[in-house]
Amino acid sequence: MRPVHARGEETRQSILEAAESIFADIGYGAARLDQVAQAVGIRRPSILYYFASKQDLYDAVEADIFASMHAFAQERIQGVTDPLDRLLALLDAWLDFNVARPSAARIIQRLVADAATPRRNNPTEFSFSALEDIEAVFADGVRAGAFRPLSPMLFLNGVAGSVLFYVCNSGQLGDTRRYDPADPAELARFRALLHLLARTAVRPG
Amino acid sequence: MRPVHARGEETRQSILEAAESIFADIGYGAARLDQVAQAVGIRRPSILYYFASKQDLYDAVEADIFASMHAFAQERIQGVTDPLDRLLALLDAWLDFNVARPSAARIIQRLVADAATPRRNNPTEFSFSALEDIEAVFADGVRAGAFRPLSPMLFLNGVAGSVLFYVCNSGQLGDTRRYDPADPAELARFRALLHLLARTAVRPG
DNA sequence: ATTATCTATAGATCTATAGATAATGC
DNA sequence: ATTATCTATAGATCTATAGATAATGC
Repeated sequence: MRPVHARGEETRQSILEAAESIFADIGYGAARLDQVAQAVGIRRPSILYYFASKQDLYDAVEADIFASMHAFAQERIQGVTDPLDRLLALLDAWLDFNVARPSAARIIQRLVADAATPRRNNPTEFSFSALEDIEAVFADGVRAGAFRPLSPMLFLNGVAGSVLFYVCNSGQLGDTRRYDPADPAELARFRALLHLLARTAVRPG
Repeated sequence: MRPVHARGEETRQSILEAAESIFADIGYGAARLDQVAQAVGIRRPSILYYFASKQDLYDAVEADIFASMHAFAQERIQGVTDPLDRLLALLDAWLDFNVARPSAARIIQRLVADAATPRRNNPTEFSFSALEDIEAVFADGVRAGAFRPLSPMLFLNGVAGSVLFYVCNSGQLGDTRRYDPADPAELARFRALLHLLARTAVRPG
């Protein structure tokens, strides 16, 4: 159900935001539509006026996350021609996106954990844009001879995934190790490590 | 409830194994005790004869995972004196443990995603041994001047977390990118990258 | 007139308990 | 005698639907 009036559009957006936060925090199975409704300040059935089912709502959240991340990344890498710079720009885009939207990071982190996606038949239905983005940057780099012929998915697992850990782990390591992933100094330290690892991973020879 | 007879101990162990697999695949909130019972071949209430509650069962699963991983890692690093070798031995232990027990990898992956652990008050109640293991190896390396003074948790997020991605992501990237994390050639490629990244991350200067 | 939201409820869960029955080992 | 497992069920959910009511814009 696509809202027609501005008020309806606002409600729909509020539902999406609340749902993203709750799905991120406790996962799809544990999330309750009542929690979402309460966070928005409406009654539960009103959610189903905009989204046909709980699964539908989740899909809308995941679709929005990957569409937003893709758009954000495209803007960051457009015009960057040097292959290594392009790769670092893509990693920086993913890092900045997830630091600014930690609920997205948690949802992607859960997506990786889900085995055989019990909820949907196609695990890359929404994440394909991110996979294609990094594959394209990699293909360029290898073709130009700037990168060694490393599998993009090996790089994804070995280097890019750390962005999600950096964001998600901030409060999971105990009180003495807690950090703020958005703190500029902290973020700069992680970014420096991320760049160092990325350069090392792709360096030819 | 601790079983007394051998048959009871077998049942308890079967419940733990089935529960680990199901919690790993779909998460705590979505998991149903009925699924666990069905996988074991018993009735649902029999589970609660051994574990006081669903939460209790989950805690037993998580505790066993981290205790096993800790024991496995300790055996691998004992006797290794060179700091870098110790660090690589710890990473290899984690890698081999999670490749052999992918359900453990998925559960840890979910643990990282859980915000503020809605299920328990202390997020490191069971994972502390892993955190202490890597901190100890790091402290040795820095003291010996073999490592630059990098935060162990930065290393954990930047390098060690990739082990979970490697294991969990194998079936999440679409049919054309699927791989078997236990395949020797595939595993060797990832291990080589993991070692390269670890060396680079800690190298002084 | 149409869109948005609500109340009430059907129908299907799910965890946990109570208490009976079956299996086991002394 | 004790341990292990089962049946039956209480009590509390949860999603989704039906249909009434309130709010909005033409």
